[in-house]
Amino acid sequence: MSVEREVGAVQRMTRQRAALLEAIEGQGGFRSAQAIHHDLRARGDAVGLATVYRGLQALADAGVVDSLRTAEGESLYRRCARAEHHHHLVCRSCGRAEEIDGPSVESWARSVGGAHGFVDIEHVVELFGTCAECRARG
Amino acid sequence: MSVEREVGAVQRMTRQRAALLEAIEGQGGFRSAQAIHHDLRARGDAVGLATVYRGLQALADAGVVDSLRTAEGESLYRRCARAEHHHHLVCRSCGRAEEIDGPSVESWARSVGGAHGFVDIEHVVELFGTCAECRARG
DNA sequence: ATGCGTGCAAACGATTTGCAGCCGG
DNA sequence: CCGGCTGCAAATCGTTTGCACGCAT
Repeated sequence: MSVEREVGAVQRMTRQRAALLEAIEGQGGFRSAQAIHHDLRARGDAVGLATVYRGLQALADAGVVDSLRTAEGESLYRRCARAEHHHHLVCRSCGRAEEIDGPSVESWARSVGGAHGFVDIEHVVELFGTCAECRARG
Repeated sequence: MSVEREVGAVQRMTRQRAALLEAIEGQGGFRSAQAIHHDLRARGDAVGLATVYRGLQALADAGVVDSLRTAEGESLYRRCARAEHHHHLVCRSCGRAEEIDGPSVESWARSVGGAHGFVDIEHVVELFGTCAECRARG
């Protein structure tokens, strides 16, 4: 299933939308909207910053990309295979990310919440670290 | 050990600092800097917004208050007993919060990180839900 | 006295939005 | 053609910072 197939059905395919998708396809890890915008400009694809934000938001809603927020409050995006709930292990130096299943965390969250009488538990779990490659590179 | 004792040693005790501490002592759950600022003004203690931010930051550094960020990127603060690492279960409707130990999460984070070759693993774990009281109240 | 602490307003950085014109279907 | 899409700039929003003055020590 191509990205065009996933998104095209609901949205118009414009030059900028295509450029955005291509940029996202090409990147390995999580990047900020601003960084993606820079990439596009550098690559010669002139796209407005606002359009990048709007597009990213739409893609996130459509489940094509996954987004998370850094501790500093910046949003990061990344093409994401699965739509189901999962977490990430993000390299703080290169942005490379691994998708993680946290079955133990899921159950932990639910039981802790229940033990305190809380319901409708939502949880935010993100891991940050330095990947082997970046560690080696120094 | 009083708050004055904890903070006074390193910082000057001013009217606004005292007001801020009092406001924080009185509140049960996590509140935003802006909300705390409103409380102070409402109570008659005129304190600048910037001062509230600066004070909160200082208290957080001193380990007197605990801070966390909502999914929307807003910082919330709360008087916090223990300085050690722990997580929170926050009521999304009243801000009431329970401090949580996550031994299982700690080890899970470390092992997952290691399994992927990542080092210096940091983790962000926050739980949000609706507390029993708020659920009852509707 | 000294210089930390404060208030105010301007600065900021990320993100959003209003609006007139453009272009994909 | 028509309505969604875009660019640009102005507007938000939470938070930070520069500066001159005040007050705790």
